[in-house]
Amino acid sequence: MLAECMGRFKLEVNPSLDRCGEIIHEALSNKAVLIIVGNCIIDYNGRASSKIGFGERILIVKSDSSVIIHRPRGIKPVNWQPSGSIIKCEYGRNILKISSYFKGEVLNVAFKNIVLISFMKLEDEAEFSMYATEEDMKKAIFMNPNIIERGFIPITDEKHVSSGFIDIYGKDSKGNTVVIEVKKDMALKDDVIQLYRYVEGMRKNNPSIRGIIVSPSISSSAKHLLVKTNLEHVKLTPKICSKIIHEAERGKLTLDNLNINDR
Amino acid sequence: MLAECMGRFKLEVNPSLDRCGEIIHEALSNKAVLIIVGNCIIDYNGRASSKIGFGERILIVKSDSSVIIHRPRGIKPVNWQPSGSIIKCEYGRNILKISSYFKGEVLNVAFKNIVLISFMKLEDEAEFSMYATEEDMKKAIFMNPNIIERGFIPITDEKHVSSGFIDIYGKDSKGNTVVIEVKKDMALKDDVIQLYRYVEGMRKNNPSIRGIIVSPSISSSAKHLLVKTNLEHVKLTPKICSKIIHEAERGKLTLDNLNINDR
DNA sequence: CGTGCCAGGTGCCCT
DNA sequence: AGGGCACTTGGCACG
Repeated sequence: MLAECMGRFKLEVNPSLDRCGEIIHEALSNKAVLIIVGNCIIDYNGRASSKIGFGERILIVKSDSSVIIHRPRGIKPVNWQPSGSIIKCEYGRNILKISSYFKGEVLNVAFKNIVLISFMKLEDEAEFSMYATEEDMKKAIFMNPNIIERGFIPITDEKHVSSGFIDIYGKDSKGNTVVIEVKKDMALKDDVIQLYRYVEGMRKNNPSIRGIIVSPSISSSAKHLLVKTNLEHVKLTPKICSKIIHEAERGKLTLDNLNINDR
Repeated sequence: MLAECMGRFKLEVNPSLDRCGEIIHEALSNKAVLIIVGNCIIDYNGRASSKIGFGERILIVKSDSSVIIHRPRGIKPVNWQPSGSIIKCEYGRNILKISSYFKGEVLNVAFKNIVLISFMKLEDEAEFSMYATEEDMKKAIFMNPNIIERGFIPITDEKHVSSGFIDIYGKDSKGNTVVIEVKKDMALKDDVIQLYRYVEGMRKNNPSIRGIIVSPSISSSAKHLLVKTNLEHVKLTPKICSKIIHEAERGKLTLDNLNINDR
């Protein structure tokens, strides 16, 4: 044992498996974050099923009872269980079994050897902020509609229509109705189809309606479909939108100092 | 320091930040898995951008240089960087900064305090199987032979013949001998060659023998070879095999409620 | 490589 | 609870 402070932290290297059982109970009852590194076999059964034989992995049980198991390579966990799962732990026959149950899904991890076990209470109340999202693109268009085209006037955000939601609904300089679908990444065929569905229904009553895909780029097949369906594309990157929002908050940005090629 | 074994494992609790710098370099040069728990601030800039203020988190750098940072709650990492990123580490002004660069994306993590640092070489060569292993697929075929074709009767599992092992040996509805090679992934040319070697020897005594590759899919070159060698392919996915095994264990599944298009 | 498509997707917000 | 949809989606098959 290395250190301990009233159930807030504990760590052991090469502990016995039954000792791990005790530590795990202490971790769970203290709602601490538990980290175990060891040789385990995993099986999962729920929406899907999976199995993996023995290998050395990292298991993390967080304070909200979410479970993540990582192999030594790759960005994604090999198995997991969401927040709020029920966790049980039992020791027998030289195997330490940790099971997690959540809405009919079962994750079983059985360790035959543990290299490292530790739990700790972690404090993290910071707010996470994300920029250059599709939401930022919409916001930037409302703040500076001219990045779409001169004279464009956005009217509604997230308008609900029979076929779904329209990202932005507005008018062009000649008073034509404009429907905009915003994409943060390259627009694909599906995105054009989605926009077409919106516009199609509205064209019956309003033949002059325009549909515009706004995205940093568009795939060639999507471009092709765009022409066939008489829709349009305007290039706009999430990065420049994020910049517009931030600079505008400081009152620095106007359309004039915005390099039109950057959008 | 708790334990050490020729660059394969190291662990320190409440280390100084400059000591962490040394340990991180040792971990990275040994391609070990690095785990750090401490109070950090993170900022990411790439396809999108994000920021988060100080808080206690778990950072993992895997042996393939993928990076994952977890907060004490939630199943998903707050920030990450894919395999193959370039990782740098520097210490100064009471801050330990770890930066990861990958295809124009930058992830910066700055620690002001570290509770735990450890690295270890992890061995994990096990194969992960989703839904069913090849073994399970064979089991499913024995439990429900009609998924191969109406009237198929499996007889022997892993029959030993002169050229090696046959996955399944059986008879079709007309009494012809059938040899089956099961693959859980797309069948490749090599698999057809392997099956052909089994069947070739037996065709001398039994010209009506049939050879079937059972797999979720087959490559075009393998398909071509299949036709040339007068062998067959039956599509069967690990997913449907898993369903067969699970439902059969509850006595619920018959061929009638099995959607033939799923297999 | 580009592109399309699936995921135990997850998460967020809406009715 | 169920639907719609974004995501640093990641991951893989396929042209």
